[in-house]
Amino acid sequence: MFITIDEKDRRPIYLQVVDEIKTLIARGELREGTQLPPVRQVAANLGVNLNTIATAYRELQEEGLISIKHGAGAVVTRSRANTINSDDELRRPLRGALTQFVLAGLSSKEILEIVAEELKQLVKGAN
Amino acid sequence: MFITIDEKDRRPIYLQVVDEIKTLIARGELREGTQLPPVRQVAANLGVNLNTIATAYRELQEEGLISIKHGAGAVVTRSRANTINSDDELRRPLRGALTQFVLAGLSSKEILEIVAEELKQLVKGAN
Amino acid sequence: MFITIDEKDRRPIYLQVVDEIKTLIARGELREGTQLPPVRQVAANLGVNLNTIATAYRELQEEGLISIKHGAGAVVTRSRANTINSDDELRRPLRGALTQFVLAGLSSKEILEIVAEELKQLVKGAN
Amino acid sequence: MFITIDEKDRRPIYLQVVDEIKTLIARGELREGTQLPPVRQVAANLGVNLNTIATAYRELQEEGLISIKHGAGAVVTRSRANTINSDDELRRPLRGALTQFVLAGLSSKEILEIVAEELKQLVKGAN
DNA sequence: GTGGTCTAGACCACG
DNA sequence: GTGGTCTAGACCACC
Repeated sequence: MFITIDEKDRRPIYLQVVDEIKTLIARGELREGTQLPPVRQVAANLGVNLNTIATAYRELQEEGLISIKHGAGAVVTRSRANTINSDDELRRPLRGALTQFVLAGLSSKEILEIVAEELKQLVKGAN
Repeated sequence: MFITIDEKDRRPIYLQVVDEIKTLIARGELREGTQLPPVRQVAANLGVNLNTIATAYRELQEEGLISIKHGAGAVVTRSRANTINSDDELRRPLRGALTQFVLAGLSSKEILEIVAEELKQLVKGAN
Repeated sequence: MFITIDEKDRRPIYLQVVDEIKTLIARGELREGTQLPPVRQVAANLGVNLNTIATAYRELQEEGLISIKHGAGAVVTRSRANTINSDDELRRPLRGALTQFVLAGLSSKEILEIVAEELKQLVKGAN
Repeated sequence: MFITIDEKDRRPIYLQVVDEIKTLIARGELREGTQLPPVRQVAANLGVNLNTIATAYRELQEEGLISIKHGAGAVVTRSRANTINSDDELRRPLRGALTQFVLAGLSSKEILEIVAEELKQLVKGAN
């Protein structure tokens, strides 16, 4: 399982890890029932503190994506969900992201092509 | 100029303000040369600290979207076309937003429709 | 003897087992002198680690509710009347439970009715 | 605002703090809109680490009882709630607490008296 | 061996 | 001055 963190990214590391794992689940690379690597192992791989990864795992558990069992590791509990958020909670970040592209001067057509491309990348090889 | 902040939104207030103004610029509601309202006025309207709005304006200036002149207020300096955003800096938030939709169980087709809809909303009435 | 564990329950499994057995004793379904099923059998039934059940039994022994004899299994040694629990140790969890009901907006009268109901359920068929 | 932690209590400190504050809210001693003391101040008072209290506050926020604003402290957002848990999530701890009393040999009548007493203590002076 | 909690202390972000 | 994040490392609880 490949996770990378970006020094230049201003988001906290634990959130980067959360998002990376979310993406892996969304892409189907981490399926329901898959065991996640131990907190300590991920921390060592990324060269960050144990607690940072523990925080990320906890967040994923709170969102219902994984299940952590004390002493028995963490397991993916959902590959594609249905319990989530209000529509608006989903759309706000999308609107923000699209705004950036508009500001960059891209046309709607160009933006839609980029979205399609990213989306294809995201669901590649998924069920 | 209507700006609103969302209590439930976990992002810092100043970033919410930044994004709202960006959206207004992207939509063409704030055009090049337009004077932004004084920091104090915006702060009073939203009921937030003066520094919060000042930080937002500073951020917008650093991104090159507005120009702040001491004693003369802030002016929009660009309506479109960005300079700094690397391709990846632009795409990362998009990827994050799309991931949430995929996790929510929506099909690529459905997601693209939502994106098209949001995009239409965003450029409506723009130049 | 029916024991179940709840995946969603955040308490450790061994404590869930302890509490279930305590309830069975309190309800009189497990009487003094009754042989408890072997650790291995319970573990197999619940699909959990052997040590988890062993820990539960050990805890029950420390509280004086059962007696574990090497090679001879575990036996219930008491149906009622405790020794260790200080008054405060007993009341703290009660207070916590009641707090939740108050926070949920229930009136004292409603809460007392629920308590009476649960209590009736608990001692039903006991000696 | 008086909070105390109990060395002998086996629950983690941050949970003790959470429960104490919940009780204060349930009793009406902390009302909606009340500002909570700064994390650092509580930590200093109790002689524990800053992070321990921060974790407690975060937990309270996740349960919707308080609202934390970065740089602006924490505020109680609910005095008596209605959004909470499933009925079973509420009753399970109650059942556990009552079981202990039954095991201690108390009669239903005695237990009900204790519950009434605790409840009276809990809502004393509340609206 | 796994995750959970806590500490002491640093540095950053926010209002 | 407020809370947020992170580190390094200890010790405990659980399976």
